[in-house]
Amino acid sequence: MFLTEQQTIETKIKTFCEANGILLAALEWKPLPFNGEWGISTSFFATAAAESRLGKNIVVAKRAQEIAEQIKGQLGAEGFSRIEAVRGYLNLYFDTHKYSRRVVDTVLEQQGRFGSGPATGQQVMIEFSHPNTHKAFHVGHLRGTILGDSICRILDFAGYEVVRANYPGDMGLHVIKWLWGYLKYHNGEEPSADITKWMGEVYAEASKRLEENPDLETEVRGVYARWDQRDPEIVTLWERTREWSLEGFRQMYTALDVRFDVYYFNSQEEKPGKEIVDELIRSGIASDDRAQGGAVIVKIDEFLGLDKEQFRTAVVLRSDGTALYATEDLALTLHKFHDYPDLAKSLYLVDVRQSLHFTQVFKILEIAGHAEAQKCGHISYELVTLPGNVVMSSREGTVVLLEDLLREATSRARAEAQKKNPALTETQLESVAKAVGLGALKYPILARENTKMVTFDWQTALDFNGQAAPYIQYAHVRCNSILKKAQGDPQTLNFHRSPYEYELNPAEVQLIDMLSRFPDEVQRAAAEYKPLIIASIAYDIAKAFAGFYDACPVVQAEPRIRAARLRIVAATKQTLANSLALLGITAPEVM
RNA sequence: GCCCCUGUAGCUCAACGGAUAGAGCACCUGCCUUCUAAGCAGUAGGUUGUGGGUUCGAAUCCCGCCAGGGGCGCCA
Repeated sequence: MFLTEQQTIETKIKTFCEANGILLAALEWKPLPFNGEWGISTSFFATAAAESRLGKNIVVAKRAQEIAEQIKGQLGAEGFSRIEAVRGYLNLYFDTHKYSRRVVDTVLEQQGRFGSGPATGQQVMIEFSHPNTHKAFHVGHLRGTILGDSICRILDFAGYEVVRANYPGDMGLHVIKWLWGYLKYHNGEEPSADITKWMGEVYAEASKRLEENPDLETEVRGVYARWDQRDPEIVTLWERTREWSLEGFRQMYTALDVRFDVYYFNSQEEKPGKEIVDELIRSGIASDDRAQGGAVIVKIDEFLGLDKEQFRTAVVLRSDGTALYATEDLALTLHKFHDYPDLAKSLYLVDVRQSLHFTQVFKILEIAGHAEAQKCGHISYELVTLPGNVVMSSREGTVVLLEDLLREATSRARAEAQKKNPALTETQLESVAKAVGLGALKYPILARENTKMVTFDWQTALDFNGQAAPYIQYAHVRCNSILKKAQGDPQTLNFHRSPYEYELNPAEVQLIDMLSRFPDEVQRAAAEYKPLIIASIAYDIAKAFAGFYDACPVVQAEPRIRAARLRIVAATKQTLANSLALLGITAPEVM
């Protein structure tokens, strides 16, 4: 924001040092740790350290301070409100009023685009969620879905062209098992209102019965054989029941406010996958051990001549010639580039257990001469477990179902809203319950490092206080209340730029500081695929606003202060809304 | 055996190699006749698992060790 001033100063420092025989190390400018005033700073530790290495008898910290003081003595404060030399740092302070005004004006000019980055012209595909049809959708799946959605929103806002891809597992042993269980115990039944839940129950029952009576496995294998021969009854049933699941997913994604641009299905990658494997065999990359009762494998380390185990050996086709996940992933990877030839990156958001799998798939394709593979990457995240480190499993029934969680969160939010604000109409209650319930659910997942495990417990998931989405949403609502109250006031209606000539309260300076950080945080979050960064800044803004709200009357303030503060409130509301949007959380007007 | 992740306040977690390591929860003390108390202010809480190294400067980077979790030929 003050780049010109910074460059002028930098030139002066260089000139001074040259004239005085100081061998200046490269200058790095950083924002001052904010303490009520904004500014930038640089330090002279590197310069002093270099002198020390040349044999001069100096104490680095002391010498750095000495240089800082000398330079300070040479500089006029033009463009800055003041300059200080302290502990080896040279601190340049901005004029607080000017800076505040620049920040608030920028937000209000850019509105919904405040914080967004310039178009990069790069297209990026993110594959996420990939639920299994014929199974339940539980809280374990929620993390990948919520995380993927937020990463897409962030990348889009940061300037990328994002393609959201989903890859449901619509065929495999689990589906065969389901079909068997349906035919045997539920033939002719239609799904209930909670489609996915019902699908999951049928699956869990099939698993349980098989466990109780392993002899039934032969029947399941029979169904698999019929599928393999494309028995019309099985194929039709598969198509029909698969559609039930997909419809269930659509409903769930709508409820979660998550959307996709393109769907791939593993049933479609089976054939092309086998073709790629044939190609790998022909080119000598894969070895076909099927004649000896083995599978088709790629000894990647051996192929690359590595001594140490790194990529290891990958199985790309079962010994009976049927496709594995790896078979299909080989095809899918290329399929994506066929559909979107301009992809700069093709990313897979999948839990950490599959890291090796993806490095193998990409490496094999690279070896086979597919350069696109180098644009592929795996973004991994840790699991959501239940207390006691229990992994959620549909088969074992150790799951918290999304439907149940959503219902519980919404009804709790509704009860809370009714208690806190009895004036809400039925329609408002409805939407507040949805916004708050869903937000409360998403926030704790997003506000955590991707690589850290989440232990699900109902209490945390439904906690509406403290560092949580409702706190941020509430700040947004309070902004709205103030703005509403001020309607009709001429000073407000024509929101003209306020000069900020009064002495700014520390709380409002603090708040403006948080707003000013938002754009950089968006870029960081995009570069690292970390919604956590947005979750943090959103909370920090809300917290700063709460302090402002408490310390700074707006509507009651004298006219010129009132006008300026109204603009600050409007800018805060906007920035909160922008940041919540990146998390896929609704910013309500009332609650 | 090889590889990956994690270890920070009682608990759950933050902290682009920079200045005095910060929040929330829980506990304790205050604050609603005011723009919604889903809030605010205050008290208390730390040898950043451990031992070295690099650096002017390390929770952060490198190496060793300890503890927990995960992955490693036909599950997805």
